[in-house]
Amino acid sequence: MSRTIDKVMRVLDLFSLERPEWGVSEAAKALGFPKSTTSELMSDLADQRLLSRATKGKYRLGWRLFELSQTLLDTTEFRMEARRVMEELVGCWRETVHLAVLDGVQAVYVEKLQPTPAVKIWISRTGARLPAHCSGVGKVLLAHSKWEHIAALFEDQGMPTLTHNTITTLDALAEELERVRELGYAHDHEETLVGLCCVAAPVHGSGGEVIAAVSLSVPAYRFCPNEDNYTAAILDAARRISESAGPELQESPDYEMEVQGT
Amino acid sequence: MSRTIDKVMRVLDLFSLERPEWGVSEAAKALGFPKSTTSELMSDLADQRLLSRATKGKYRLGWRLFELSQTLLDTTEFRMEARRVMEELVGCWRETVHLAVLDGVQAVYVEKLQPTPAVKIWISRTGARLPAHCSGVGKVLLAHSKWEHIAALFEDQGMPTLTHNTITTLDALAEELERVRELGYAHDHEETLVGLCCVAAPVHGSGGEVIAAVSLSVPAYRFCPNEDNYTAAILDAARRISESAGPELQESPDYEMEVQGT
DNA sequence: AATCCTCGTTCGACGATACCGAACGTGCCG
DNA sequence: CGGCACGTTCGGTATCGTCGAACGAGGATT
Repeated sequence: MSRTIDKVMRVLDLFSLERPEWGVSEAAKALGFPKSTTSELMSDLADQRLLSRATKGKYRLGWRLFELSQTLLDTTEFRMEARRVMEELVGCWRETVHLAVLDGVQAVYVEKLQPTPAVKIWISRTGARLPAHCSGVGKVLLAHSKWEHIAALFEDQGMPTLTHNTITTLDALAEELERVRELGYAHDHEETLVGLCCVAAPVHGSGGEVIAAVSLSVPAYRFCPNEDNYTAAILDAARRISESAGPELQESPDYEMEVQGT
Repeated sequence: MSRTIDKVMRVLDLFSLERPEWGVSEAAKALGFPKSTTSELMSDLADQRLLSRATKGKYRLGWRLFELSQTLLDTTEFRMEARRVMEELVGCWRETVHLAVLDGVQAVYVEKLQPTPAVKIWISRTGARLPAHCSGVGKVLLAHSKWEHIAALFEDQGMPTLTHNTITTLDALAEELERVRELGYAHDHEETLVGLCCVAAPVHGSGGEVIAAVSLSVPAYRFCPNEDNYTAAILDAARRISESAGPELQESPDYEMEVQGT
């Protein structure tokens, strides 16, 4: 594996909500790199606009990341329809709704809609990444992936225990995923966070493969899957999102032009 | 400069709205790289989740880009308030409103709000990058940057001519930027696109420095800056966004303003 | 079913290039 | 004025990315 790319990612990963600005020396110390190497790295990254120079020798994340992310989002077909459906869900159930995709053995939250007034701020965040084995969306996504692949990754990275209900062994996970496949949806009974439950269902692409998952999150004390039919609602929502991706022949309208300086 | 980082960016830049998926051979041919090099490069990028493996050996942009972009956005303080103010602007004027930041000599559109029903799809797009010398937001941002710096960049990259009104010489640009500084706002008379005008104003950070620009775009046939007071509206909007970022006092005369050399 | 083509990946020796300690210039504080 | 911490520059060295060739897996055509 390329050592340079690895270092680049180590550097970019430094930048967080809590610490959005880094100087060269701070970064070098945090990463254990020599100061000169770090300086050249960060300077190169700034030249490529992956970093931007802030005041007083500090660096921030650069806007090219935003550009790249935006083309990623704009070429993710199901996102527009998903958002519409999710808004309906929130309006109807007054609970938090998530949309996530699988990335390795982690679920990346692509969209998160909360009712107003927001009941609470969960640990999830748009753009956040959580272990997939302990959330509704995560289990749905894992259930439709190659088992050998994800098993190997979990062996490597371990399975973090977030609550007393979190699945902690590969055997238990295999069993649970089998159940998820049979049912067609997944429940999360306080496996991510104590007090939080959810129902999640798979979103299918035009080829029938699972490309994302939607979920409805409900506080545990209010979670009655047998009385309320969250499950039917989320399954219907997932189906509707899938159908928008289904009619294969949607040709994207030609954009006028893309002007970029050279 | 690091050759590896350069190659990485060349690869990532391949992915666009028109062509969101690339195979190794296609990419190698497009970039002029050997197939093996490209394969290892893309494989490494996929390991780092900057790319993701799609079906049939194709690659797509990876979700780590989205994560990084999201932490960038979430640490961009003025964005929330900017969005609120922009929504008001759109509601009031029924025209398209832009928010942009400067990146080199290009303006990156951070946010774009259109009235419903949308009048037209402009060449701008959230996440897009346009030469700064030919747009309202761009000129505002350039006007408050170090002249030597941007002059050098323009010398390097040239000044693309988009319309018959586009500024094409450094001298004319210097003059225009001086006027923008004096007035406190910028007009764009069909300099980006024939038929499109706009008024743009600077957003100040807590330190008084210009961190972004907002603009109101109006079709040329409807653009009457002397009758309607777009200008007052956009200046007021920019001021309100600035205030949310800086409860600190911002001195109006910026005495360390740079004077243009050659 | 067999053949051919194209794809993505692997391999290993080579040579470009990223690496790092030391030195430099700068701005800040005492 | 002098000390300190910062970001940057420099050049020799060894690492690590590079690239042609070979490999194995699919698809399509015959």
